[in-house]
Amino acid sequence: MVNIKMVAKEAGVSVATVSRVLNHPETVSEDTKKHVLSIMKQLSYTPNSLARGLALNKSNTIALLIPNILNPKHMEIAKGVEDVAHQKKYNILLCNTEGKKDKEKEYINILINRKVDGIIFSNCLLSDNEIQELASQKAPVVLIGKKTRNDINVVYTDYYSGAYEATTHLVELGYKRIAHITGPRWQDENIDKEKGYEKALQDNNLPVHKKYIIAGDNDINGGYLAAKKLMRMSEPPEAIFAANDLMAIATLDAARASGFKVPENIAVVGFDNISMSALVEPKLTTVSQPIYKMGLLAARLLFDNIEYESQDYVPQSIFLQTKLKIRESCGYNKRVRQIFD
Amino acid sequence: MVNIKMVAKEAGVSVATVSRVLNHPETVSEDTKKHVLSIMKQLSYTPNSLARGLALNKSNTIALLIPNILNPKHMEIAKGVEDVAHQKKYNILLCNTEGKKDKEKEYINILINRKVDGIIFSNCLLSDNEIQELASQKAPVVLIGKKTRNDINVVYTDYYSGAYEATTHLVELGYKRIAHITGPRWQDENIDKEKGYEKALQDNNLPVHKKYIIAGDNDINGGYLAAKKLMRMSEPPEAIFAANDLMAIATLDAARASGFKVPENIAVVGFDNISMSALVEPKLTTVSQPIYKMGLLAARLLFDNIEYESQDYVPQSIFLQTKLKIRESCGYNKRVRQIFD
DNA sequence: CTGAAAGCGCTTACAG
DNA sequence: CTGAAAGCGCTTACAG
Repeated sequence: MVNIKMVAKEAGVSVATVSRVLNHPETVSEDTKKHVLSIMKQLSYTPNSLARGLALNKSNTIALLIPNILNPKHMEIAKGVEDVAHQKKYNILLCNTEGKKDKEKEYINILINRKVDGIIFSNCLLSDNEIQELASQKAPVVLIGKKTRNDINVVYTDYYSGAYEATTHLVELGYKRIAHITGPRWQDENIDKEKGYEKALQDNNLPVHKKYIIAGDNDINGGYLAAKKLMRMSEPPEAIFAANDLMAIATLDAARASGFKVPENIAVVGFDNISMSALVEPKLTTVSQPIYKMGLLAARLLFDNIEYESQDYVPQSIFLQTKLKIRESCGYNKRVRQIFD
Repeated sequence: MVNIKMVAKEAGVSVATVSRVLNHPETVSEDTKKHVLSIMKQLSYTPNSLARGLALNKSNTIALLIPNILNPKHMEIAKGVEDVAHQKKYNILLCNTEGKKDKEKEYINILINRKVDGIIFSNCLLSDNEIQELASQKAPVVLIGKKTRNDINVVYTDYYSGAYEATTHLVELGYKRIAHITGPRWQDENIDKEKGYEKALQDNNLPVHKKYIIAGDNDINGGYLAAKKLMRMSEPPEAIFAANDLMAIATLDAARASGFKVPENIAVVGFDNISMSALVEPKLTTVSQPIYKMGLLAARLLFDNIEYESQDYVPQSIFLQTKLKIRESCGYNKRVRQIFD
């Protein structure tokens, strides 16, 4: 492997000069710059990132921590992150935490040792204080998920009101027994969703039955099982609000397996609006978040933080609107027609 | 940040000794080992990976290059890779090439500068020679996709026979006008699939109509458009074999939009068996590959290569069986019943 | 505008 | 079993 020394020797200059043509080209004369550049090309020299990182104490790497690599939501986020990282000449370390705090912490330690320049968490497991400590002492951080404090970068949507809106939509369509399949409780946003769901019921004078609130773990399998359980009840719900699309799609399948037609026998709303939700049958009505954009914005925020003179950087919260995307799984059209007929 | 020097000083030993307790603990006495370890803990010292990487010329990092981060297939592969990498204490650099050779090459250069210890390509864009050069001179490589030569690690399935089987299945169900939505031609496996499709038609004395072979680009949008085009024909096909599940699922949706019922008016087979294919309606019949396992095996192969004394390492090809997973989208049950009635 | 030299934080061959 | 020292390949403050 050719290194900076060889280039310097071959070009008849010092290594300092070679380094400068790469890092501060404006400080070296046109002639030597051109000459050194040509030698580099001739030897096909490329600098060793590890050495550079050691000298500069930075790695041109950011990390993305996600709880489930198999959830398309997180991959849409990842795409947003990758799009800006690549443009900024940064690389991404992908860390699948599996929703385990231990694994997340283990990753964080590794990442710090690796001198990552920043970390994006999609659904962070750490406590507020832990994140704050990490962000203030180790590396810039941005969170995707629920906002919990002002001094940490975050991009989020309003999970509470999204859930409220979804539930209200079901109520307005005339459904009374409305169930909720929840995501894991360690994600604050799921607690918000549950609260929004309950509030919507209460505001409409509908009872909140604990038996209709079932944990689904945010994945296909969990969603399927929860939906099955719901539909096997002696008095099954008329509608289900699932905390994410993966579980909502699994619910569609569980309904088929249980002999329920959607939306005729049971209505289903999801959350996220992953691209698959527009392809299933019936097409899923869901609370849409601009997922890709959230990844994009999170990355921009992170680079903003990285590039800023560290002393008086001001953390930002970016709030994005949630929007109910009405498709077919709640029987909107049919019901409305019914009302007007 | 506390470094090795501080630990050495505090422990009253040389930095060499500190380094040894971490890297060659067997060479240092029990007493000093214990003492140094306790000092490390006390100062919460963790070694700088960049410095270590520079000294050792390795980074404890592998790279995963994929053409489309939004295709669940690649994420199932990524999960397999992550599962073994994490256990081996390696990190993963995620590189989304978008199917662009330029971007892939750019990434490769960066990865080499970063001293990645190995690279896994899912559907590599490089030519055989380029890969061979990379693998022999720069870093261990393993490919996931079509096998093209023996001197490069690869894990693959038989795309040709998988396609042949899928198409034959359609023929056996009585379909005559069978179309094929292809993936991008730069992926050799797609050419194999097309060949398998054509051969199956020929072996059954069915004509191969070029108009029934349409490019779908392996993504949802491309698949949807291709399927639409097919169904708008004056003489639309009776069955469609899509080169991957994403396009097959999009085809299901296109059929709905075009007023075709699946499988009554048109049958659909996919390829991959991503988890979503068992959830859609109708459930997708597809050529199943053990995707997760392919990621797992690819990673194991890579670490085998990394750990092996480089001189006489022997590249391996791992071949996995493909299997037709019959579900509902081809009308298997109905047709069979019809035959027996 | 350029070079000599120190420094980034590690590892390991060598000597004892 | 342990330490002094060289080396990994860069960057940059300092001096000229």
